[in-house]
Amino acid sequence: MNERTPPDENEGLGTAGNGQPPTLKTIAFMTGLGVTTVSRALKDAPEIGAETKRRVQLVARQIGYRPNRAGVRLRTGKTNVISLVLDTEEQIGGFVSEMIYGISEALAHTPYHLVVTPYSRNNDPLEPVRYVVETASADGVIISRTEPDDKRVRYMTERGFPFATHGRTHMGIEHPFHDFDNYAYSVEAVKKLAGLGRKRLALLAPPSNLSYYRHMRDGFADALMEHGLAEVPFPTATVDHSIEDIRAVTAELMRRPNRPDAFVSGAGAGTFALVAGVEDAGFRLGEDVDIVSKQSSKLLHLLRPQLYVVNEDVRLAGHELATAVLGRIAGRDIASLQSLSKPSTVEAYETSTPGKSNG
Amino acid sequence: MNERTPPDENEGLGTAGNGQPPTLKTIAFMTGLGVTTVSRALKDAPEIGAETKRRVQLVARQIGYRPNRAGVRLRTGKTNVISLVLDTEEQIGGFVSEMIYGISEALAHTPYHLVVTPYSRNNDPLEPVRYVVETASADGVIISRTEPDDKRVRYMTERGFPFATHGRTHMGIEHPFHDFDNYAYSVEAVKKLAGLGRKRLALLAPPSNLSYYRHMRDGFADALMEHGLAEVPFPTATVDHSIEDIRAVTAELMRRPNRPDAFVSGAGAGTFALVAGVEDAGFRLGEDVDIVSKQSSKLLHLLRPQLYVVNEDVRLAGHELATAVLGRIAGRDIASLQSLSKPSTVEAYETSTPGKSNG
DNA sequence: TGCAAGACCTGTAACGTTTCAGATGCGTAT
DNA sequence: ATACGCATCTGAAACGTTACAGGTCTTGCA
Repeated sequence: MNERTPPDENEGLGTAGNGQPPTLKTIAFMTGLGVTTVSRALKDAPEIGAETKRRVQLVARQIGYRPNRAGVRLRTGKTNVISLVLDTEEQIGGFVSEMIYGISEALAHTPYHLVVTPYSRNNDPLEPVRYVVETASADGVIISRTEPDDKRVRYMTERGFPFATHGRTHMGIEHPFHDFDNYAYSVEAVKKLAGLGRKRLALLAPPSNLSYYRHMRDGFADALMEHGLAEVPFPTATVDHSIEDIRAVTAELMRRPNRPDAFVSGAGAGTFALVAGVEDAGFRLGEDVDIVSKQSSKLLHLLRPQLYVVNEDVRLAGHELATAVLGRIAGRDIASLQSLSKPSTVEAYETSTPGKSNG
Repeated sequence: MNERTPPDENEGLGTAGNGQPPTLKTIAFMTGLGVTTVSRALKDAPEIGAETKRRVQLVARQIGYRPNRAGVRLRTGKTNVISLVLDTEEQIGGFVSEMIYGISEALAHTPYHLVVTPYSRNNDPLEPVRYVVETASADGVIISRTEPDDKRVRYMTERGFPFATHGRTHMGIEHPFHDFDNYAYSVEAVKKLAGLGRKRLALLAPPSNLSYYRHMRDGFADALMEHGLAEVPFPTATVDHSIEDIRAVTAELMRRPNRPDAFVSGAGAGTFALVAGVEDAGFRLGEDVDIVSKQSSKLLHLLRPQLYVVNEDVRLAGHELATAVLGRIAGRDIASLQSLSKPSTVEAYETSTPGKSNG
């Protein structure tokens, strides 16, 4: 009695050059089934006959059916979106590109899209997060520039909103994260410099409000202690400062009587400025001063083989973070969604070109 | 007779901590109007009384109403999304971050979201574009790595889908674009090198399938001609090659009898490798060889002040591209959505630190 | 034979929005 | 008075999806 009504204007195959993209209604018409049945068949519901399921799925595949995102989202509230919240004042250095590629990689074979939600460091960092949560414009959020006591983490946790952080917190809240082990990094860095006979080290640290400031600082301090070395305070520069600032401040530091004979640097771009500043003051890398630096792009060695570098794989971080939010959305155990990436060993240029010695 | 029905579960203010976010229904209930009227009042429709409009808009603002994106999208097909189609094999160098920030900036005070749609250079570049267009998952697309005869441009043009390209095409199709004037760049670069007395120039070019390969090459060739200089062929390296490859190939080139005495480089990261390669072969920058390079991050001068650089503002490019797609979506004239960014003058380190001379 | 249980399928309603085709009421020209 | 035009407002329908509450038919068992 209830004749199937063909979707208006839509005569049949979705593949053949007809108008609108196929919907459940299209498939329902083609198979002679009800829309509900088709919907359920496509998600392998147990109350649909095996044969019917196969038939529906075959047709759907043939005509290239894709669920309409707006329909799903309106009905279920599920957006199939992950939001990456980004600071647009971010220092130059390509960090973000790699992160995005890593996330994309992890999202590639899921229905998830990646949307970038920017904010300016000068405004409230909570704002973009609140926007996403309030408007339910994503199913999960990835944030960076994590602080030890992070408002955003508290906010999302309180509301049960899935998220993952790049960097850890210290506020008694368990949540998914990925972090680079900056403690281990600076321990290794100091160890390397100690081995080179350096005595007076300075640290180009992250801004002190970020979590990894503590980690990097603690590693630095502990290792100094262990090796009996001294720290030359260098508080006026952080990896967030502009290239020009770091350069100028470094040069100034180097002109003081109590200048350092080595640096540990928390960021690749900062290291460029560090090197320039050291040289501005008339000192030579590898002779007067040694520097160990983290880097995410592998450019440092090209122009200063005397540098010691540790590579941070930001693409991997992106991948891990995306996997973690997805896991959280799927309701997986938080503990399984936390990962810490150990630094590679300190690389000297000499590893690939033996023959030069330093000391 | 027809009593307004309060939105279920939703007692009133959206601001006060109640459950769901406010919808048109919420406002309709609060104002005693119909949903239709509210919808129209919010978009300043002429058939709504002035007083009513003010009332509705006041209430909407007070309770923090935001149109539900899924609702709008389902009804109208408008997604309020711009898709940035990205090549995930992109060479290191931070290009993409800046581009994204520029786009975000332009999108900030619009209802548009930015979604990143990645693809691998190894797969069909048309695929992600086709996906977006077929599933109507965005209102507009931004593509880069534009080719002279670009399948994606043809595809979207044929379907009347709004887009903007980073780079121009040469296929008889007018479309919005933003481009850096790479012709002018290499002309300026060659001119600089000619002025320095260089005679035998090599070009680290883009891959030959991309549009700006032609531009950069033509500028290079024309300027060589004008200044009576020779080109040393350097076809085995492009800015797309890996750092290691460029470095090795450059070193090899420099060891040949007919080595160049200058380079023009099409990319900042490539220049790092170029410099390293030149030096690997035992030559010195500023003495045996001069290099003019484009850069988007300003790191080159820090470690090689002898370099000559031209800055390419990629953030600006992002801004322009976003503005262009939005303009296209708004139906604006194509001619007004095309922009070409002139290169800055060639900068030497010496401009800021006078006293050193080179010759 | 009767009936409950299951297997399989179905229509309706709802998510929030906008478009369509009116409805209502009022002032004015006839 | 009647008709008309105008200003202002209105409900119903539709976009594509899924949850809900059945419907129908077959099968098994008392």
